Amino acid sequence: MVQEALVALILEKGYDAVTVTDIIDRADVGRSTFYSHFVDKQDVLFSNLDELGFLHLAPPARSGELFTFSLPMFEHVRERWPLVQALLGRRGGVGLVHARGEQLLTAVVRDELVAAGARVSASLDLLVMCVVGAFMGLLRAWVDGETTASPSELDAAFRAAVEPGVRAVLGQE
Amino acid sequence: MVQEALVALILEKGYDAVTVTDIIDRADVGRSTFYSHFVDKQDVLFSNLDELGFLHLAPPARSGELFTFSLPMFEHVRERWPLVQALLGRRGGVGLVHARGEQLLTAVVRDELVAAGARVSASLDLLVMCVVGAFMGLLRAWVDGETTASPSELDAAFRAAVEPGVRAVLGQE
DNA sequence: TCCACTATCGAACAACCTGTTCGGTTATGA
DNA sequence: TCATAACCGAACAGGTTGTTCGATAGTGGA
Repeated sequence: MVQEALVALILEKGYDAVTVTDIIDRADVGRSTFYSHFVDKQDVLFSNLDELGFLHLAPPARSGELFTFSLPMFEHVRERWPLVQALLGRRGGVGLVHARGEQLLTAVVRDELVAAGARVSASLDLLVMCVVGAFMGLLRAWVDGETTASPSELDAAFRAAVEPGVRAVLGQE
Repeated sequence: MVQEALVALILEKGYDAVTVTDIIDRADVGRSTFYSHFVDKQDVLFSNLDELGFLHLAPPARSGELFTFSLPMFEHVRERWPLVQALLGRRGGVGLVHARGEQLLTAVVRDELVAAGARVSASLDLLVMCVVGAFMGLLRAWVDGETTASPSELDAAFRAAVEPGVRAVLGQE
């Protein structure tokens, strides 16, 4: 109830404007009960994030194919639309959740590129940052309603933008 | 004095933890004086952002060359390092400033691609989101100290990641 | 059924932060 | 010299946070 209340309130007022009093009022929960389960407003946000399982999508690392996480992740997001909107959108607790998402995705992308033969180096890290940035940017714009594209269209756009560059870098090694 | 105080405090405690009382204390300014010049804590943040002039870099649109904004912007950022760190870094007022930066950059990139012959369409917008995301991701990671690369190395990494994909899309039209 | 245990409630509280008001003080500049 | 503007800081009301505490309601085993 508390988690759902926070999501609803974020979508109405934005994360910053939501107070603990708002949450317990909406969730119909006593104040002391709230603080016996959660440390913070932020704690509720993160409990939602954990439940979402942003990293349930470890890529099976097929031969030759890059960025296998992309399409499944877009589809997973569509299934949990309001929740992701509250977590990742501009009205949400942007900084923190976005940071956590970037962190998880960075590890996935980096492993994938290394598996594809990339040499571990500082310039690989820069490449990974670009790829992750492109994906997160697309995702953020999507949940904020800046595009109405489907998951497969988003996946195609993501691949079209970054795959040629990545393959060119991989080819040089 | 107020602007500098906010920047210093953000780098120490993070934007959220900074209070107006902290700012006026650090800046040695009376409370009423603060509120006669600024509406908000956020107002101070934005006044800093305006002063930085994030969009002073309208590209001269040379023939054939893409993303002319990239290198000058990385260099500009290096000249105002602590300020940009406070504005754009994870400790800063991430959501708002990052959003404003994305917005400005989106217009720049979109115009550049259209000038280079891209057809205006929904898929162009998706491409622009990827390019902007990659650039902002790189910038954010840089100011947060996740890489020690130089502006020209960052520029090279950005171009290597996205230019092949963009040119491939442009070539199809 | 009885009882111990646990979860919940809600009122009250201190501490803090915000944004405003107001009377007094200081600087500016014509 | 003096009118104007800027500044100061104390005080204030209103709101938020996180804690405490005694009372109430539900749970599961003996």
